[in-house]
Amino acid sequence: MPELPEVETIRRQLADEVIGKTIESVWEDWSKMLRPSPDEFTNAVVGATITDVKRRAKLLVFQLDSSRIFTTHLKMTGRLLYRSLLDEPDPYTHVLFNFTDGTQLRFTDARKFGFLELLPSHHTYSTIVNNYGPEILDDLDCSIFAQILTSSNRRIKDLLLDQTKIAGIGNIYANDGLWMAYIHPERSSSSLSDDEITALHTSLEHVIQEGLDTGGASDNWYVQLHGEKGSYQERFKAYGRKGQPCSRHPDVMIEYLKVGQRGTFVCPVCQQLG
DNA sequence: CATTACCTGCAA
DNA sequence: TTGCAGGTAATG
Repeated sequence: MPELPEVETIRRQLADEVIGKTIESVWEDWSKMLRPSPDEFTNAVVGATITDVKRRAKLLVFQLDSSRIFTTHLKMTGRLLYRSLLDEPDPYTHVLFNFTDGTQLRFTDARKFGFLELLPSHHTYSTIVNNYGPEILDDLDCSIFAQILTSSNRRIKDLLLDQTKIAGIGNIYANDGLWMAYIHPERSSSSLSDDEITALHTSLEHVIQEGLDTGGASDNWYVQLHGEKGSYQERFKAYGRKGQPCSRHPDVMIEYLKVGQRGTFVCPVCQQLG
């Protein structure tokens, strides 16, 4: 569930619930999910107290009072659920944290692409920070954005999805941002005019903020920390709307194509190549 | 740049 | 049964 609005929504809820909680035990039934290994992960976190939960790109970063850090990535179908010992089991649970107060943090993942990773003991938050490009909402003013776009000839949509260039955008918000800015996803990023760059910057900020305000897109697997759905899926502009009318051209249907292997949605009138 | 791999559920 | 899925790393 992976884009910035979904991950940040979970982060805020996690910060309210698990900061100050002490990990009593860890359970798993899919060893690849705990890195570097279930034993090393468990030995380092059991007995530790969570002091902070941060986010970098789509990665959640848990800081412990032992000064160790572990991260988690939800990939496509991962969920984090905060429950009590007495609550019903959740389907596809593969990792479970038991806190000393009887509450639990459950990691569920139907496709098992997600993971939790203990960082080496000398790693700090800045180690993670450096792996990614500027955060779309925090670090990316329009001039930096322009510099990133004009210094590449890649298709604009591929560039937006590259976390090392810009952090936080995924397929939903890339599609909607490009639609909102009237830009075809296969345009070369260096071919965009100054006005188009400005429009795209504004549009991306807008759709990401709208995603945050609506608690994320629960189109498929994503739910928030307590199992509630977000509602950005009710605001989709282009993403997922194949065959439905473009809201700016009621007689024109949104079309579907593949761009760099990813499903892509465009209005053939609003968004044109060349 | 495209393809494959990691996995499984679900809709067509 | 086939193809698709919000991600990303690895490989040709």
